[in-house]
Amino acid sequence: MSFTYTLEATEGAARAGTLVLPHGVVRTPAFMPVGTHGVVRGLDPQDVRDANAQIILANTYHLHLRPGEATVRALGGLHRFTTWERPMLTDSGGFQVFSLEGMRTISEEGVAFTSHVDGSRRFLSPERSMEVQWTLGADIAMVFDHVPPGQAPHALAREAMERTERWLDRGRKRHAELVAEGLPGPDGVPQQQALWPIVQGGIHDDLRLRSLAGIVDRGPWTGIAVGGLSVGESKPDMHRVLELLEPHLPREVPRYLMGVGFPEDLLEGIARGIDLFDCVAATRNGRHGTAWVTEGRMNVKLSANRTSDLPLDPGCDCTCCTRFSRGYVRHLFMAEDMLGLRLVSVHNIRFLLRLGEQARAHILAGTFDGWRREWLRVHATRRGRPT
RNA sequence: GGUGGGGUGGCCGAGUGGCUAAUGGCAGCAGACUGUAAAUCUGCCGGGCUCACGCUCUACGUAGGUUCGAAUCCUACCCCCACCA
Repeated sequence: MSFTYTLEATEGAARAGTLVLPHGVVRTPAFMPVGTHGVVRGLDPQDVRDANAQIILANTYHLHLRPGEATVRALGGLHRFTTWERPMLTDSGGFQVFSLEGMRTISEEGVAFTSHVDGSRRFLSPERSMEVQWTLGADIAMVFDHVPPGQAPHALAREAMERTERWLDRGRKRHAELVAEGLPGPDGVPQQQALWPIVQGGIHDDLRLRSLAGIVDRGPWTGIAVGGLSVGESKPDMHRVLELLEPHLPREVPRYLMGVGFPEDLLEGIARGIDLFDCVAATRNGRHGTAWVTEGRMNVKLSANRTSDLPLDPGCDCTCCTRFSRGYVRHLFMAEDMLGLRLVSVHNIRFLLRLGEQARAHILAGTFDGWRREWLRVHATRRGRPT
């Protein structure tokens, strides 16, 4: 039965569970690599499988612009198009309301964007986002939301939160219609797709609680996301919001913290009851030459790595670390060969994926909290430098 | 041997009397990056002291000279390139 979530163990607020989706099972807590354009940037889907990713993201706005959802559907839908046969989730385009500020105009009806691809005018509404996502065909669709900046004052955060709530009603209605109409998948089986709502409210406790209450009232859902974090607010604010929401989030569905995070954020989020994460940092930092390692982070291009025969992270089991030396990976960056970008990206997503796997094992064993504290202590020790 | 051109910071290359420790680019050295407009962006980059402002020393082939002042003008020398013999 798709979209069921089974909670297997808890330790404090931390949870271990299993989410069943049309294209496979996701064991949580878990990190979901971001593949905005239907590709985890720079990586072969096989790389992503080898890293043991269970589910990846794609982006509604970007795929709508290029190649267009109709094209994706003509080629069999997102899974067949990309050859990624495991679960997928599409973000709604709500984040682009935030990231493309200056190229868009928000109204009650929706958001008018100026395409960065060709300058054309594009319009995304809660309904349109649902239609595009349904056509793309991911396992999970996200509701179209209004993401304000992290430091948004109460009035703006409130406006965005209330608009997100109204858009939730419109999006949910349209999604239900689409599901009722039905759409045969590439193998003839009717397409199944969950819709998850997003809690907004910025760093304002009253708004966060109201947002969540509004979502819970409209339930039940098969998953709930927390959005609008890691967009410029402080870490203490992010942690406070998560702690505030945790007791009010339904226990029986997965909680997805959108756009987070760095390794330490994963552990801090898991400790505060989060089950799913996504973040571009793993691949972007990978392309920019920053590798996450046990002791912190390492700039691969550091001259100190020139003659190092060690792997990026001796404790890592990824394709990069089991095969290549720091000296060679550094050389690839200095020589500007694309293999370097790919290898460090692979390493970073494996690093986060493994972190999720380890956290899960510790929660199941009841040893998560001690492990997490020790892990964070070691990770903060120093910048990863060759020894 | 002759004629012409040229020698600038690790490299390439601007600059032709003061605003020049010297534009740019490359290389080098660091930093940033959180639901991807990003294989991107930012900073440093002659030596010494300074967190910094700043101070100071040494610098535009070499050696002299002109000038209040020279990478820039003059003289000699050394070296490089092109063409001619």
